[in-house]
Amino acid sequence: MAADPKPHNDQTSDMPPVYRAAEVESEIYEQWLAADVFAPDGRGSRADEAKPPFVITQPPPNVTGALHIGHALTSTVEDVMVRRARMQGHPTLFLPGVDHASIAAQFVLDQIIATEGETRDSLGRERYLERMWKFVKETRDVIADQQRRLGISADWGRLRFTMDEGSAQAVRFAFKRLYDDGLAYRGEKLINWCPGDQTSLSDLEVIATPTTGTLWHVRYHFVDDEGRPLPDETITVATTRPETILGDTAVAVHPEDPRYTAAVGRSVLIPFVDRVVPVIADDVVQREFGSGAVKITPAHDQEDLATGQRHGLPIIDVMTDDGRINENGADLAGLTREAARERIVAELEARGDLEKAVPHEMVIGRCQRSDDVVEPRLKTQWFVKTRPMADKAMAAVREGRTEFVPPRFTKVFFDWMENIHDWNVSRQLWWGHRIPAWYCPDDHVTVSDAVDGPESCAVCGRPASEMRQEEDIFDTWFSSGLWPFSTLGWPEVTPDLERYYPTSVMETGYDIIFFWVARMMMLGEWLTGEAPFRTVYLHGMVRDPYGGKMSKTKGNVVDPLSVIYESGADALRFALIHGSAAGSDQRLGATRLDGSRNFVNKLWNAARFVTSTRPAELSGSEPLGLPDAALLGPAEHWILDRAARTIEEVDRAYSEFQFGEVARLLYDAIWSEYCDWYLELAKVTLSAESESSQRKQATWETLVWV
RNA sequence: GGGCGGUUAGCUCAGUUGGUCAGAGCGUCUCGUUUACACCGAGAAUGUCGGGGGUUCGAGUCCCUCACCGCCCACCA
Repeated sequence: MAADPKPHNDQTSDMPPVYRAAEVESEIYEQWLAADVFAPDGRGSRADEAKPPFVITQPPPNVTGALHIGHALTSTVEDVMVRRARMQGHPTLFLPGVDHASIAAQFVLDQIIATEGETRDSLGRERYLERMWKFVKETRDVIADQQRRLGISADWGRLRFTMDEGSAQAVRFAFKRLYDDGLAYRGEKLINWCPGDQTSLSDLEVIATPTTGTLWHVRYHFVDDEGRPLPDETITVATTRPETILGDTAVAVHPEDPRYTAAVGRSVLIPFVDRVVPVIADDVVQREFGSGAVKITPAHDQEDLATGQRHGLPIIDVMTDDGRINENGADLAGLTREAARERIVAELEARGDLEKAVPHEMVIGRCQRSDDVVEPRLKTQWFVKTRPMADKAMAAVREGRTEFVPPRFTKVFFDWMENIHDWNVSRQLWWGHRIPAWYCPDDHVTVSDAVDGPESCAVCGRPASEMRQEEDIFDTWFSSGLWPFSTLGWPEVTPDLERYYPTSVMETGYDIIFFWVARMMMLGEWLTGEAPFRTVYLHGMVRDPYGGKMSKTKGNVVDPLSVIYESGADALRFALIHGSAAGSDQRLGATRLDGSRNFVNKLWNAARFVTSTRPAELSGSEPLGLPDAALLGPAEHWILDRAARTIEEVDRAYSEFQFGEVARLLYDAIWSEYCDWYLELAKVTLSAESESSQRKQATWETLVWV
């Protein structure tokens, strides 16, 4: 001892006491890539081909988005499952991807070209899309690279993009199939229109927003036989949207309302547009609401449209695509919706036709992206009939072919599926998959899944040269809905599709069950005849330490890239996993990240201790097995027993998708048992001169083994 | 209007078949550093497990009810 007071510390120089994660991690990641261990069929794969494959298709992040904490969580949870399966010898495919995010990407590009003095219209469709491709080719690499910084073990050779040719082919083929099956149809319906983005939206993209509005009670004048308004004979209607008065084509009352029996059959004059419309009786009218009489505007309200159709009323659209009053609004044409409302209310008041205005609690629909008030408008669009597909998707869950983790989301899923409406898949945007429908001069529809479109009209046989393709593109979620199989080569029956489909786990956030999970299940069941995944694991949202939503404007975001730079991907990943429970939100802040970083440092130092105390008798790098049982002392028996139990508990937690519990078990076992107790006990043995070298060796081997 | 989740130590939370489950991390207090790690170690304090009722030999753990917080869904002017 005197000669060498620190006999075991002569190898520490290459492992500094404070772990420098950023350097070590990138080096190791490069080694993994070089060894080609991520792909199931890679050079370095040790997959046991006899075992069933384990497959996760990654939820593709938006091509234009920077990596945020939600991506870090989703990727980490996926990687945890993937690495475990791989270590257990399953042929394991973790297929990464990027989503083209049509409306979000256009939003970003519009801002960029604005700085170049251009607009969407000044460029035109073709040049705009060229510009978009140039842009996304850059950002696509950025987002994929950021994913790699997280350390996920995805098969980068199979990286897919929802706008690549494989995806395009799948989209065309899927749509043709749905069309041939009678599930895709073109029709004129009242759809959700966002005047800001100037496109239609699906019901899901409309956010119901509670608002205190106003209920205006407006007097409409009855007319005489000549159609002239009678100054003293009026009927009062209640409306929250006076600007739609311009499109009124009737006033409705309840057939059994004694107040209005005399009014039914008479006519009233619609102000501003001087249109004479009938007073009709219909039992949709609720007598106790407002004045008991309601204006009917079929072009701008779902209920009114139905009423109008029952009574054969005309449909008068009074709005333009950008939310102004159109030529049907007489003098008010050209005004914005808001300005028109103000003018109308003021004018009515001036005329003495505004009976009263009372505050009214109501719910208005706003655009998920732009926050504009969504306008119900009558438009011709493409729809997908969802009922038959929803029934199949529900059957998959009932039959246990797909299960939700946590199970309570099963009910959420069923509630939505049971009340599902047809899906408007048309978007009046440019960036995305253009709907593969062609129209001949007679407006015959031909849907084609060929790359170059149809050769001739399917109805009248006119040549393709006389046909024009649909201008609209698909809702982004249409191509995303094909993701679990389009990425594997579908509709071609590729070896990948045969081997890796259906996939094992779809891991994603509970916030996109309807947007995405439900669509994948419907399309997967219908198009491939199989449920696209066995398990849907839903993670929660990552919130700030006070439970608030993380947002750039609030400045409370945890930027995964800076955490990785400062503390390492492992620290970030461990913090996220440690705090995660299926379906539950978690709060993340500096405290939890510090704790996680400390744990990683603890691991580093334990390894540093172990490598530095390697007994001189052991040389070379041969893999070590369990030490000879005869040489073990009580401490060794204890820690080996604890390790075995921890493994059991971890296995159980894994099988129940309790990843947070797994992290906690490992944390406690490593820190409180291995480091705090066994390592300290081992020091005594290793440094005691009275101990035999065999004992020292066994002790050290125990350290390594555990 | 319907549905779901939450309410456990000062803070954030774990506690999934009812019986060493009253716990962890952070924070606080005391002590400790030629020791793998101060991004550390040893030790300490703090809880009527939201309120009330019930089932049971026994309940954070099951049932009923109330309160508050949060989320999702919803075409009624």
